[in-house]
Amino acid sequence: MKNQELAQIFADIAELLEIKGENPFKVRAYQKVVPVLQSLTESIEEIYQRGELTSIPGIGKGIAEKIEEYLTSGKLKYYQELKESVPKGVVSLVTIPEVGPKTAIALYNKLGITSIDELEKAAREHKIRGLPGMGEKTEENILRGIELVRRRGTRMMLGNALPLAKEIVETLQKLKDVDRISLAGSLRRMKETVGDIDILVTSHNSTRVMEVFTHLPLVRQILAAGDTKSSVILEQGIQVDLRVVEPECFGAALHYFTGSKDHNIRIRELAVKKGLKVNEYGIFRTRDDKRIGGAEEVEVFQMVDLPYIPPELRENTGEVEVAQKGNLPCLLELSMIKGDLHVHTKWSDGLHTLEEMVEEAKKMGYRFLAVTDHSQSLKVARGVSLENLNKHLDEIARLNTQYRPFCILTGAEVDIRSDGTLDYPDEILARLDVIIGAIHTNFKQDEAVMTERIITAMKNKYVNIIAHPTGRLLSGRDPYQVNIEKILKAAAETETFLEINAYPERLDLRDVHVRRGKDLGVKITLGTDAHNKMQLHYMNFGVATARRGWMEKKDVLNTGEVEEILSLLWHKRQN
DNA sequence: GCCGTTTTCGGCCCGACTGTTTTCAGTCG
Repeated sequence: MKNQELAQIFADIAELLEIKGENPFKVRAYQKVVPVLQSLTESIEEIYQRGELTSIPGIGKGIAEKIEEYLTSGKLKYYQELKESVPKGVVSLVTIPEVGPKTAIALYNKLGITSIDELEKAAREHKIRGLPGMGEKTEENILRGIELVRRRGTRMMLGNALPLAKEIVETLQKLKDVDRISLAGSLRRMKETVGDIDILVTSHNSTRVMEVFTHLPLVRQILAAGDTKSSVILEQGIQVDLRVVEPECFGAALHYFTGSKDHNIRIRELAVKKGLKVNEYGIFRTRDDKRIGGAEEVEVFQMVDLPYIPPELRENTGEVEVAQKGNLPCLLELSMIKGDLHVHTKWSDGLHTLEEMVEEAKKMGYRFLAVTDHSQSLKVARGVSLENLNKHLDEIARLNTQYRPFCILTGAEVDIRSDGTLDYPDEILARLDVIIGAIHTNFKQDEAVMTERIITAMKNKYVNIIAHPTGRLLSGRDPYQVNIEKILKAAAETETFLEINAYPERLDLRDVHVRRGKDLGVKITLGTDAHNKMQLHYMNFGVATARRGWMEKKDVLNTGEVEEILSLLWHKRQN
């Protein structure tokens, strides 16, 4: 699949054209095609071979020719020439807040600046304030921007940001001055990482709300404190923006601040065609500027003849077109989850006993729990030896009697060895209900070997599930080199379920792969990988990833009753 | 560069804020 490569190339082209001061609408045309390519569920090669490139929205004659050139020759002359025409390093300047394409090229033309370090030096030596349109403040802002980029670095994981955001919302909600309140931004869309936390409020006393907000104990620094917008930095290093709007604007503002930007643009384009104007203050008739709605978010969609689109889908990756046809998925919900299919206990490296885990699961309203401790050779995680496995199974049998009708499924997270064989013999696997295959060692194999390793494991008829299929960690470990397309296809063919690991640092499979998997007929399981009982509550992050991957109840194994689940899992064993 | 029950040419999402300016360009979300 060259889809992602081409998406990156067109994103680069857009940036380069912008720096060169090209027609902004041409720039926009390249920008627009990026998410289209990223979210294509079919490989671009296949579409090209059918001669249907220009039937894809956003791809016309010009871009189709460039795609053809790249697919047939592996190169794109236009892109090469464009890169050569812009000095290396200038592109990096636009990563600094306050520095856009115009400023970047001016800094290069007038001062020869081609890196962030050179920019910092020039600012410190007060060489920037002499340039046209730039003064003392600009210089200060650039220095602050550089500092921010260096300090902030990365985005915050959803699993860390959401609890912080909820705490702030709960505090503000208690104020009698706060009427309605909601999270917005990428956090509301439940993206796996977020750049900041956006909160929206309606209030008749915004001064008071802002006062409380900017003086929350978690606040380290106040960036701005106005009547309609305040921004702070928390001790944890993340920025929080609070906006106060009038009640009649709440829905329009919520839609606006939830984004994504590309989704919003798409909606506004539709509005324009209907003679309407949508902004954060409401929905207006263009001809007389008369307000015709905006208090509720759903009105924004109704105005352009769409059904309500859940925030997790709002990425402009086809959700608007699918909504127009009335084919939006009926997304999975947390309440549909009847149990967890990946948990650890004291039998391997978990913190709590099996009994403690079961008690917590019962409290959560679950009907079952699959206990999947690590296998024998994973010594770092105190993998369960064959000898201990029997005792382990005895304990499960005893507890199953005690807790009936709650059901503890026997299982194991079995290591997939470097050659694709498993860390327990087949006769042991045959005795367990749920076998999760997973890679925990030898991550550095090349793509072909790693892909074959996982596919070999999937071909074992006892392997029901592949856990965290790409091995990535959001805190900083790249996925292993693996051909995800081949893995998805093999999963569908071998009746192997792929896991969405709900552990906030993993969220693996990730959203885009889940969605691709759905098109290929891959079935999904959700597992928290809980190593203590509180981590069972990570399930909502798994559900969020499933929703962002367009998953419905029927696509997810955990929504079934135990009998159904076992019959689906074991179907493979009968062949 | 894309696109079309207003159009194959002339449009292309919208507004706030900032800093530098005497009316606006650039950046951001």
